[in-house]
Amino acid sequence: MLDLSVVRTDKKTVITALNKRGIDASTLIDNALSTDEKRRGLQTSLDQKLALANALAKEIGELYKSGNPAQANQKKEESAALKSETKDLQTQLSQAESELHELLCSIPNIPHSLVPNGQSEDDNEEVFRSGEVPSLSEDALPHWELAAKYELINFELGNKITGAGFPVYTGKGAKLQRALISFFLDQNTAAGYEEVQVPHLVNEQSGFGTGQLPDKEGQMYHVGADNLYLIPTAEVPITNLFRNEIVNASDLPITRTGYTPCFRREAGSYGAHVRGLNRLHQFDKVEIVRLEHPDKAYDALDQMVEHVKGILEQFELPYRILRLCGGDLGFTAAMTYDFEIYSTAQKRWLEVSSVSNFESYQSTRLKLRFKDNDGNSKWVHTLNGSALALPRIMAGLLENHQSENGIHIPKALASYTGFDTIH
RNA sequence: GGAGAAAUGGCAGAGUGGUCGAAUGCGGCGGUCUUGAAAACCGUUGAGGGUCACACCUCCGGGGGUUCGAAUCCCUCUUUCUCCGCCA
Repeated sequence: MLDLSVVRTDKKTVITALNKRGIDASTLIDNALSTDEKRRGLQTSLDQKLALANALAKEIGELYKSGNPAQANQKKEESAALKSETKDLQTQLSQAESELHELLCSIPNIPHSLVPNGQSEDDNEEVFRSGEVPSLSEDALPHWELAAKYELINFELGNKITGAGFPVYTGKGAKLQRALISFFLDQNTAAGYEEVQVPHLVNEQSGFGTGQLPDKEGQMYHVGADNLYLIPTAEVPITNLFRNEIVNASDLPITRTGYTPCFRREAGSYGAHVRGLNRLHQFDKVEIVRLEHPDKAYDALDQMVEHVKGILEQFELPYRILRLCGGDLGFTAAMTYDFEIYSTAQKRWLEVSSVSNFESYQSTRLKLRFKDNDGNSKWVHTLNGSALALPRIMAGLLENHQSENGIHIPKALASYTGFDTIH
């Protein structure tokens, strides 16, 4: 959530920046500020009463010790009266606190100044493009047909055992999945990210910490009996590793990578765009997460973009990088770069990675701080990115590398798969 | 799943109703001494709210209660450990 002290000192700038998302946050922000003022007033009067009660209790103790119970009893009555007053104030205070909390949670992150204006994905800014779109023969197949032809993925079996959006990978398809996971993890660890294996179910606090709750409640699978959520991305468990921590400035940056399956309900999605691997309820992804000093967070974002580029280059696929416009930016992000590969058979771009800087938006929720050299604790900046998500990479590989002789596997990957062609 | 024990500062560990935000040790930081270091000695060292700054308030696993007063007593939840059962 937003750091209220920033909002307080620079209200106009915050409102203007939020305009980029196509929202007018001025009412929300005014409400938050006045609720905070109310909160502080209540806090002050409560504190004063508590100080009085503390002093009284001390006096009573001394009166007992000096053998003066009559006077002590009189003070006790005073104290009892104070108590009901503090109780009342206590209630009001916690009400104001939760009101403020709710208000702050309903305000999205402030877009960075470089984030372009715009309402939808059509307004995203292309910042980089690489590779040539291959010329495929007229009878080039989309990946779902290739997957059936070479028996790589069985969507019907997934339907049978679970439902739509839960594919079963078979034979070389399964091997290719495993190869991709290993390849990505090796690329990330070589770049300095420490590998972790984390739980695939998280509790409510974790969901709140990275911002999926309450904003995306309906997008996550929820295990009611235990009140746990299936993770929509490894970002959730990996970032929450550091919830409620105060790290040393010298420990930054902290970098992690992990593979997990990801579970998304994708409520309301339908049509040709969700065909095959394009959109799934369960898919595999390797994630990178970074905790950074605020001064270095945007350099880190650039480094992460370069890193993902470096991986993508090895797939011999045409791709582009977009800087998301305000309207397309996620609720918690201050700046996001999307990576898209071009699917020649589907004649459309497919998102394969999303790399974001959240600045302090997550760390304020996580209570993740670092101790600066001056001894003060400050909010850590968090970043993450997919490096990479598997299904659409798989789709791109199958579709763009198809020929009469089968599907060609890029050299970098062949040592992981053990084969360089799918026949 | 059953029985018992426990949860205190970065760590270890005292504290069973007021003098406790908390002894002591270790670690960290600053200093004295030293050519430098070690050792020794002295000082300092949790977080949040609040304030221009102080004052002040809150926090001893989470929540609730008893009491004028709770780390300490009661209830409840969670977690950890030991024993038994089950089990990849």
